[in-house]
Amino acid sequence: MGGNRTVAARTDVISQGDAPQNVHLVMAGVACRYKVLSDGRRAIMALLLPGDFCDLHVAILDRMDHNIGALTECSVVEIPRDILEDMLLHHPRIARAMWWATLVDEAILREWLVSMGRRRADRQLAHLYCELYVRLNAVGGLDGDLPSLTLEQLADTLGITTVHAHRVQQVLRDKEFVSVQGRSVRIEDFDALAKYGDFDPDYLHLS
Amino acid sequence: MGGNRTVAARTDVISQGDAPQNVHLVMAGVACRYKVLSDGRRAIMALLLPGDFCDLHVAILDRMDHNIGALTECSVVEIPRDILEDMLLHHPRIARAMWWATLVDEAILREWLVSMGRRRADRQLAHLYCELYVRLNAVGGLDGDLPSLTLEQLADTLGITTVHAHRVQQVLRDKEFVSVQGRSVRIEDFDALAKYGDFDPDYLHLS
DNA sequence: CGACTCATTGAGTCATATCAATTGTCGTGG
DNA sequence: CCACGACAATTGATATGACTCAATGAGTCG
Repeated sequence: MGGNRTVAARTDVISQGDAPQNVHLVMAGVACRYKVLSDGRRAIMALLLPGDFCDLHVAILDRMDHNIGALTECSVVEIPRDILEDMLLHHPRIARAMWWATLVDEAILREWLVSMGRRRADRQLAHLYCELYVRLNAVGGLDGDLPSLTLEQLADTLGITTVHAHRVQQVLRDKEFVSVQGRSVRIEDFDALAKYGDFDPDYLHLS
Repeated sequence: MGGNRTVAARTDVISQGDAPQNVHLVMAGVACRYKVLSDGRRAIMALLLPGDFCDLHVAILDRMDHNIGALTECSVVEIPRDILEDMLLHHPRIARAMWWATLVDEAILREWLVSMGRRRADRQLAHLYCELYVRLNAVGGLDGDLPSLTLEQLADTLGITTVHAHRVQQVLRDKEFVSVQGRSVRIEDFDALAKYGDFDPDYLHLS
């Protein structure tokens, strides 16, 4: 109850069908929402950065309809449900902040859907890098490089194959928008990247 | 204030940047959430059926980050914000129902993202038809046929071109999963369609 | 014996090439 | 707005080799 928990990379924080008693909050590392299709392929539907909640909605919907997995090693705190409900009732500013968080999650989801449907994979990747850059900056967790995902993890979030993920990452490198060293990605020209990915931060509702 | 409103097909109910004073609820017809990219292409991110709210989130996020448009002629009621807030405070069951509605919206969004990223367009369309069938049945608004969308509207929700939308609709017709007469689509074999589209209604949280 | 180096191995990932399938673009006519 | 054809671009499928890194275990030296 109410403890810190370290989750190894590539393991689940919460699994589909669970009805967790605590609410989970990512403190460090990168986690994701994902589903596995009947043929075994994986689809990542959200990246959870430090400060993001994993399962605020379970109180209402009673069970998880997707999994939460750690992409890198993660540190997660578990907040007991009754403490949370108390905050929701008696601390309206916190309640409002949590509403805000879930609504921004939804806005990000909408933007990802636009990216997935209407942007070519290279532009989609540019857009994703911009989003991660802005989100990490907002939470103060940016030490220069973006969180280092493998090509497979990247592919699963872009809805493409690992081979193609490699191709499109190479495009951004060749254009010198980003530099890649090993698994680490550094943004070299944010403005160019934002233009290439048609990125407009309005949907993140930061201002 | 608090009135009924009829919205003609192809016109907006709410536009991006608006901060509407009333909350809008679709009573009849089909509306959609959509964005327009900088190059003019459109992406539809949600279909709003009778009973769906358009803008429950604006109270928190203060402005719309997307548009709501009528795909067919729609009837919409506007609920004054103060009445809504009163219900949220004093009628916890209604408040819970509205929470539930926005969380299911989010779950649908996640499933669409999976479809967009990981399912070929023909399977994606099969999945969408199944979802519409189930959602309309749940709300009792199914008179046998699915709401009749144009190929362009369909293409914008699937993230493909109208030409390709025609191709994949033809696939489902050739397999005799659906029959198309003019703009009207009838499901002939739901089970086959669900299997083809890898459809599992769990994410709709109806049970 | 114990502590240390240093090949060896194998899993996982990255990089690249080739060919095939899906999807987009353009054009034409109903 | 629908239907359809021809061609082009994007993306997927499959295969192969290189590279990294952790684990293992043999050998060396104190």
